[in-house]
Amino acid sequence: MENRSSSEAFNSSQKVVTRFAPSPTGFLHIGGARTALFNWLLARHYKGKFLLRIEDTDRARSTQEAVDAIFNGLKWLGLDWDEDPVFQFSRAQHHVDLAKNLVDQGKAYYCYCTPEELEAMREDAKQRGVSPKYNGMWRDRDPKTAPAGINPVIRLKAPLDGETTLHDIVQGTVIVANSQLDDMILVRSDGTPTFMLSVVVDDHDMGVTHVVRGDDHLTNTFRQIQIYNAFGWDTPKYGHIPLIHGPDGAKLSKRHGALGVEAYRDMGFLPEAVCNCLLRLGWSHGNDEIISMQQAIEWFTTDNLGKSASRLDFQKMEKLNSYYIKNADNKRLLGIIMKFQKQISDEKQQRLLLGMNGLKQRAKTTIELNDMASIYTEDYTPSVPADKAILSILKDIYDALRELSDWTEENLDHCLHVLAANKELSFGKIAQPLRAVLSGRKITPGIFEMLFAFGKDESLKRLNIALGS
RNA sequence: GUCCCCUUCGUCUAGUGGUUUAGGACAUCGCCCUCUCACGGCGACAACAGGGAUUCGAAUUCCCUAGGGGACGCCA
Repeated sequence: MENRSSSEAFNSSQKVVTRFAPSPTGFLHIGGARTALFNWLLARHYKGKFLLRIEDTDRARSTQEAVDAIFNGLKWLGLDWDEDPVFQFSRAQHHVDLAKNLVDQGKAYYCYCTPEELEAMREDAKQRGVSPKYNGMWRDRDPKTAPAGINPVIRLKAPLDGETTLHDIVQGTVIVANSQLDDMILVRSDGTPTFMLSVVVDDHDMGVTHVVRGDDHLTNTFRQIQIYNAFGWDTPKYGHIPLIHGPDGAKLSKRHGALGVEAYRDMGFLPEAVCNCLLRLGWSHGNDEIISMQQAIEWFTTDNLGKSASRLDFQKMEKLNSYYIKNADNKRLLGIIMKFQKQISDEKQQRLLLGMNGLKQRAKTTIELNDMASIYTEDYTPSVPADKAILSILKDIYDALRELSDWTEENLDHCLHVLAANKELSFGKIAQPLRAVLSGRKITPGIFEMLFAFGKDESLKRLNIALGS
């Protein structure tokens, strides 16, 4: 019965409130983005709220740049949040006050141990082959015996025996013996609250009902449950999802994938492709692969979350990306190209728009799209071919095209095929030289599409130059 | 070291005791389409970590082993 509680966890009439709580010590990396996506999807699916909390209590490592990167990353992915973001540090005093209440109630206590003493404790525990933890030496000691000149920390008076049970939405029921856990620090000796305390208080105060996060937090959860118990609060429902690993199966590193989401944008990925790819990492809906955000909102529940770690597959992400590029609006793609290229004249923008259908089905990334787009934006001057036969073919093409009044792809197709038939040439013999004259390249979109996009004047002009006149 | 989690094709996964000769997608390799390159279509290759147990029957339940990952901070 205590397997995956799955959607049972959502049956109550209570409104679903999820959150994403990154610490602003770096960019929004791919793992964080997936966590955000899942929480966002959950909130949108149940028509609840998706909140954002910046966990900036580590003053030394938190930066404004990172905060901006996180905001921008989420926006780029299309993950909008409800209400103003909560900055955890601004609530520090409140967290500390609550911890002191716990001390007053005898549920927490001051500890005067030095870092050296703690280090010795851990060493000793390791020697004895037990879990390295604080030994509770100040748990029941009279503070009056405290050494002078030491600022104490506040520790939770955690239960010494029994066990703490977590009914995880993803992992199922997990039980840990309380003897494995120690009296965690709630308030540091400098008077600032720890992550463990702040998370609990903020999730409670923000009314968070469901926490989906990486399973590196799984063991923290038992400690947090003990804090909830000390306060007498109900815990949210937890779902711990497996981490994303690098291509080599090891923890994601900067070398392979732990990049900021903006890096994916710069590599030429569309946000919906990144989301789709992330969605399929650890979540599935039967055999469906291409899933729009709209569809994802409809389908996403915690029922189909996987329990095992996965790796990011760039090739699959590229395939997904090429699909989304192929199906993207041409004006939108033009806008993306215009961010790559400094200035594109109105005439060339028009060309680009006419030729976009052919470009976009050949691009795996927007970078490739932009590379190919230069066929239409560069001022290419063809040279005169040395081969007489080719020259002759070009002359025939020129003559045929000059007579064409209605410049449509269909007519161009017909006109050039008739020419090939009349000259008893395979169509390739006509298309390849023409392709070179028009674009200077061997690989391009279809020849009729290019002629159409360039227009009659420009097409004939390039042919004319190639003919040496 | 202690505790926790995980283990289906190379990768992402479907699969919740019989409908499965284990399905799909990416990658790879063929073929078709074809004005190049793509796209698209068709097909091939390819997996239940190992061992026990339960059962008429197990990828699916239980146990053990192995491998991988995570946590053990006055970081979050």
